[in-house]
Amino acid sequence: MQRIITPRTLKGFRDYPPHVMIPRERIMETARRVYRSYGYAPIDTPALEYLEILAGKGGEESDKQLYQFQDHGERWVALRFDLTVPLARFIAQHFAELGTPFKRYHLATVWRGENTQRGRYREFMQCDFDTVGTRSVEADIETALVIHDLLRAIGFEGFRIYVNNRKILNGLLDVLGLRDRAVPILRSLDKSAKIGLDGVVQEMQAAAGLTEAQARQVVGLTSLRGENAEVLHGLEGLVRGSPLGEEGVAELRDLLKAVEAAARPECFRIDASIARGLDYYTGTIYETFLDALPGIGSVCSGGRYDNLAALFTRQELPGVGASLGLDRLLAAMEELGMIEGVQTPAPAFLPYFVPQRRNEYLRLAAVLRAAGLGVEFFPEPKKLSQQLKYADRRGHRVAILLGEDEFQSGRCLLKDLKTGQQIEVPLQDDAAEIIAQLRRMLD
RNA sequence: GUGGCUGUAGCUCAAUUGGUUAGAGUACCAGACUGUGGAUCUGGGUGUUGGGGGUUCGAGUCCCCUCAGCCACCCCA
Repeated sequence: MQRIITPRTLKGFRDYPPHVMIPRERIMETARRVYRSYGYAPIDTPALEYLEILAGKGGEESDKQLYQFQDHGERWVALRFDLTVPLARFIAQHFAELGTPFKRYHLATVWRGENTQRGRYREFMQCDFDTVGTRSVEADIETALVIHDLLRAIGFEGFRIYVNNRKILNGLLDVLGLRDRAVPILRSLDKSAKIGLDGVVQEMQAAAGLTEAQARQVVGLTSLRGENAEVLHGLEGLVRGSPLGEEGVAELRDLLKAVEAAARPECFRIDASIARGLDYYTGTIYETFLDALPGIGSVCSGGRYDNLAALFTRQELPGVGASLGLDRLLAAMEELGMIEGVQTPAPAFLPYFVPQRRNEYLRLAAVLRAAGLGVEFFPEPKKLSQQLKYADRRGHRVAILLGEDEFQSGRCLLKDLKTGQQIEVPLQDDAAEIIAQLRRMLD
């Protein structure tokens, strides 16, 4: 007897059975389609990079989460932690052939050795898109529009894209003489939704060494609420005297005017309290929340950065982009009942009942597939009741009933597996009528 | 990484404060209804009680370690 190895998966790593993978792939396909519609081109990079490429890019915290080890050639290597650092390396390496602006999307798995929690894993998928090599606000605008189109294409109506601009925050900090403590201050500010404004004030004193008065001034920025125009007006007053801050407000105003013209205006809101954890953002920042499930956090976030590839090249590469949080979004859709438990990607099912007619079944299935219809042909001529039971459980929507009687009379039956209704359709060489009826039933 | 909670068939849970072959519903598989699924009926337990070790005459119940899940911190998608 051979010893049985317990089948198991590592902490934070998951299997994806069909009913999980089907909606997952659907969202990925939607993301690719939307990105492509704006001209973003696909790239891929290796999962494994030299450690020195990936280490030290996101602070000590992310270094601790980096999966790193020596390979068989004793090189120090690491699994990619995100798709942004590999993008920087990629562009620095291939800059000459790419030309700018360079727009790319990248859907790929990344790894982080952090502690797990619901919706947080050690292996997960990121769906990034970025425009590199331009400082123009038009690229910021387009980024917001992509997020908007993407959520709508996935099937969301109620969502808010919160926008902000790091220049406003930094400008205010300049005015207050606190710019050198920007990082801990922003980190505290980012928590305002969770710990409240008083909590933020306290944490700023503790973590960044501000006086209470200074903290109150910073927080004042984020207490601005209301219509975008009012908030802009308020921000303008707060950053007066800081050229950087004024520039940030002007950019934000310009961006909002543009997106409100090109997309649904109610989807965009200014929120001066969002800061994003990452240090490298320098301009526009985006976070997206679902109206129905704000508690789940941002499902699509990003921002503008000034110098993406500074570590890899002297060439200055400003850019802007965002990333769809696929796993978080799927968790939300699951909770909102937006995912049907289908276990088959093929809507039509063709039971196999007359063995002598096998090749005719195969031919019909081929014609339907050529017309773009997904058809599963059952591999054994088992009893019809068992085949229909199988089709029902898998979630097929229509069964094409075709037995000896139908072959004789030149007709087949299309059975809707949800309602049980069936219609009679003529069998033709080009299956034109079957195709038309199937399309109608699957709409 | 730190702290806390949890862990019994695929799923939801039982098992008299340690007592002998671990049960139920549901799901699943096979069949009844010989060309119509979701219903009903019949049959099947499918489990190293997450894993390992210890205490004990005896452990699903107690102790230790480990693995995994959840929650908080941290950070973030």
